Amino acid sequence: MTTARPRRRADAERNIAAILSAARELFGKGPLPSMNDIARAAGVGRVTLYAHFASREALLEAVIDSAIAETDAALTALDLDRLDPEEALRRLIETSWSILNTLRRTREAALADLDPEQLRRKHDPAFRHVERVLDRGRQAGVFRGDLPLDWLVASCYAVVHAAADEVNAGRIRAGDAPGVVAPTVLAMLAPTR
Amino acid sequence: MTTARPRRRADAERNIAAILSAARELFGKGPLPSMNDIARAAGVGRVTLYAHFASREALLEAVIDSAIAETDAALTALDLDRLDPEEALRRLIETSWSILNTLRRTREAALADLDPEQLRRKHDPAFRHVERVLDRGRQAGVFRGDLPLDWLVASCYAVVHAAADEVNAGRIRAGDAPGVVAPTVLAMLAPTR
DNA sequence: ATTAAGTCGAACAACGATGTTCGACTTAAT
DNA sequence: ATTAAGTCGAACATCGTTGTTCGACTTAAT
Repeated sequence: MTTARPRRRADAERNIAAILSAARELFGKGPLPSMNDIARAAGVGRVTLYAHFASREALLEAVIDSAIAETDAALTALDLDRLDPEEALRRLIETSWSILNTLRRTREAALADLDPEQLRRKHDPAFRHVERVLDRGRQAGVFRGDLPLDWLVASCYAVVHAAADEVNAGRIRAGDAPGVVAPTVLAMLAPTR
Repeated sequence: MTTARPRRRADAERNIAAILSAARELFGKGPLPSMNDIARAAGVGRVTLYAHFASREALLEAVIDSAIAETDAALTALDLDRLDPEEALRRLIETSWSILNTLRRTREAALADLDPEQLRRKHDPAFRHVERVLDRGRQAGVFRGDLPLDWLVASCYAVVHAAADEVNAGRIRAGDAPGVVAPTVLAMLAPTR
C-alpha cells in the first residue's frame, strides 16, 4: 500500500507529484489544458511528462484516481457511522464539497476521452459515503422515504455542485457555502408530514 | 421580428434550420462534435455550413441563441403569474426541464470557446422566470425566506439538471422525472418552521 | 567518483480540425 | 427559360496537438 516495486529517484517522485497537482488544478477550472500547458504549469519539460505518463489518457486517469483516493480517505477518516445522520451529513458536506467540485469538473473535462461507465465506476466510492449516511437516516426516520435513494444521493451532489459553481462565480463567499448548503440539503431530505 | 432583410431562398432557410437542429442535438449529448460531424448530421456539405455560419464560434452562438429563445417563449406562454407559486413552479419544471438539460450541456460544450460572462448573460432570461415565481412565493410565505434568492434559483436548476442526468444515465424514466423533481424542489423551498 | 536515472530542448512525423477557394452542378424564383 | 442563389466535393493551406526520438546535460544514489 506504500510504494510499489520500481524504486524511483527522489526528483522523479517529486516531478510526478507536481505534474499530478498541476494537472488537477488545470483540469479543475478553465478550458481543457494541453499536455504542454500541464507540463509548463508543473515546471517540467514536456518530455518528462511523457516519461511518466505515456499518454494524455493515462494522465487523465491518474489524476482522477488520485483525487478519488484523496476524497475517499478524507471521508473515511470522518468516521461518519459514529454520528447521527444529520450531523454526519453536515460534516460530509463540509469536508468534501470543494474537492468534489474539482472532481466534477475534471470528470466533465474527461468525458470526451474516457469511457463513461468506467468513469462512473471510478467515482462511485465517493458516492457510497453519502449513500450510507442517507440510508441510515432513512431507517432512523429522520430522512424522507418517499423517493428513491439513488435520486436523493444525486440531488445532494447536485446541490453541493451548485454551491461550488456559485462560489466560483463569486456570488457566494467560500466560507459561507457550508452554511447555505446544509439547510438546503436537510430541507430537501426532511420527511414529508 | 419576423424575417430580416436578406431574402434567402427556401432551401437555404431549410438548411439553416437543419444545421441548427443537428448542432443542437450533437452539442446536447456526447463528445464535442466537429464541424464535419455537424454538417453530416444535418445532411449538408461542410461548405454549405460555412456559407451560413462563418465560424465554429458563430454557429455555437447561434445554437445557444435559438435554444434560449425557444425556452423563453415556452415559459412566457405559460403565463405563470396567473397561478399560485407552487403550481407555477410545478409547470415551470415540467415544461422546461428537458430543454434546460440540452442547454446546459451545450453551455458546457461551449465553455472552451466562448466568454463565460457573455454566456451567462445569454441564458439569464430563462433564470428570470424561476426568479419571479420564487420571489412571489416568498412574499406569499409559501417559500422559505432564510436563504438568498439567487441561491434558491441556482439550487432549483441544479436539481432539475440532476434529474436530467439521471434520465440520461437510465436510472430514471423520462416520464417519471417531473414526479420526482417537483417534491424534491418543493421540499427544498418549504418554509422553516 | 562513478554510475545509472532522470531531465531537457529541439526537432520530427502524423493527425485532425478549421477555414478557404475553385469549378461544376442543382435548384428555386420571376 | 432564364437567371441568380445555393449546393457540393475535392483540394488546399494553416494550425495546434499528440506522441516520439535524439543527444547533451544534470542530478541523485552507492
